[in-house]
Amino acid sequence: MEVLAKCPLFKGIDNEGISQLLNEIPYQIKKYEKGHMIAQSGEECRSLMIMLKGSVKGEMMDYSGKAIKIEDIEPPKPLAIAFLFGENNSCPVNIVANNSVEILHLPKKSVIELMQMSSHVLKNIMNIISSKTQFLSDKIRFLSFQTIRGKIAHYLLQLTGPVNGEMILTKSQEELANMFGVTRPSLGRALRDLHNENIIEAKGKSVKIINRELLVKQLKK
Amino acid sequence: MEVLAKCPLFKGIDNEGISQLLNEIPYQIKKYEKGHMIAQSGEECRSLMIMLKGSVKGEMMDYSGKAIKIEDIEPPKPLAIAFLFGENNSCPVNIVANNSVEILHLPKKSVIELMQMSSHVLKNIMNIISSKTQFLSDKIRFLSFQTIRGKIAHYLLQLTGPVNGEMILTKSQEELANMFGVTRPSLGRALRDLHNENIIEAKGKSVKIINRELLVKQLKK
DNA sequence: TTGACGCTGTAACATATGTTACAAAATCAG
DNA sequence: CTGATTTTGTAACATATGTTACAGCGTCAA
Repeated sequence: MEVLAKCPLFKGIDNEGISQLLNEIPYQIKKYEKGHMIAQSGEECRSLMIMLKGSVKGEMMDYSGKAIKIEDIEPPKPLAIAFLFGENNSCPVNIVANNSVEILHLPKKSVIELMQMSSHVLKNIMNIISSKTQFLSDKIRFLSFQTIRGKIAHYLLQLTGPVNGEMILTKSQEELANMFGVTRPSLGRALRDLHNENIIEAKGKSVKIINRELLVKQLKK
Repeated sequence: MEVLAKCPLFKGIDNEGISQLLNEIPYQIKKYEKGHMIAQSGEECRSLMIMLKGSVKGEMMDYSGKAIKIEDIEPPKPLAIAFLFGENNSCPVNIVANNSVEILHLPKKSVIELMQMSSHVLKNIMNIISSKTQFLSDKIRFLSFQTIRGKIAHYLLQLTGPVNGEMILTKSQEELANMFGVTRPSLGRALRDLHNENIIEAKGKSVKIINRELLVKQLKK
């Protein structure tokens, strides 16, 4: 259970403290296989889940059933914490196992008890939910403003920081396109255009920023 | 201060209880004129704000400086509560006074004290932040999936519930277009198209759903 | 090696939306 | 009522993105 010490929920508490807390409340550990849908969009959230092993993805459905991936979640991060409470505590995304997964389930009631028992947990949960909100806000900015070129620019600049070196994309064009909410050919075309305009050098999964200044300008469109 | 009793932050606490809580902690009430920017995107959030009078809007800037409105907030709702905590507690939106506004400011420290003093406040804050997260999730769904026709359909269906009557839009096309993140002529064209296809009957601010079934189908595109 | 498979590159075409501009209609202040 | 101002209707055109289809290319397992 050492992974729990790294979980942001228990930040600032030592292993012994965590054990003491968990002794006082009920919890469950469940295992899921790759592809299993752990929570379904619209379902009520009844427990806080903490990733122990493996990785899951959160994805949203549009009305026609097409999914777009929102994010990957890996240990020791908590899941669905922001949807436990609230007027309508239903999960807004599908959560699907990317591979073999182990998850700790804490019933909502236990979570409330934890917050009352430990001011550390209280502050940590506040931090986690707030960060989540900010993540979503960023996502909104990302989705609402930008062209494909802008999204690529945003993504590459964020990835590299201030350095200009070559980088190898770890995601396929298909995955990137999903993240951006665009189609694969459109993404490919945009990459090619940027390449032809000598703003980046893209070949396969390798991408290099040639003209950082012009790339930044893409953000404005 | 009776408005505070209606504030979700103090739900379940009577007037006397609220007075007692507020006696123990420092707070400020500030007034702002129409158009005043109360908080600026990127600024650190230092205090929780509760609307007492008037209304404000939250808007986001894109990189080119164009703003889109995210939401209006009116008394007795709290403001920026979800951005007080978190790793990077900077405000993601501009908050601008729609008219003459009075706002109660509670410093972050006071908020933490409040949560420790009152389990009601604790639960209320959890609920508020969670609802906020869900609001943003919905916004993401709204922004990431839909065409203009889809957004119109979503908006109209949400507005009317299951009834088919005529309704008068309270927002101008300009405002709606901003909400949707599209341009005014494009919105107008989409409305006209839907009208010509006998799905809705739109004339000025009056809109009537003619063929609900076909309108629902627009969501799928 | 070879064939299957998945990823990438790309093209032709369809469509949705933005841009700009202006006229018609509605609203409002005096 | 009247003129000014805001809102709406609309058109022509530019652009971005989606759709569909297929060819090339690497990789991996048999």
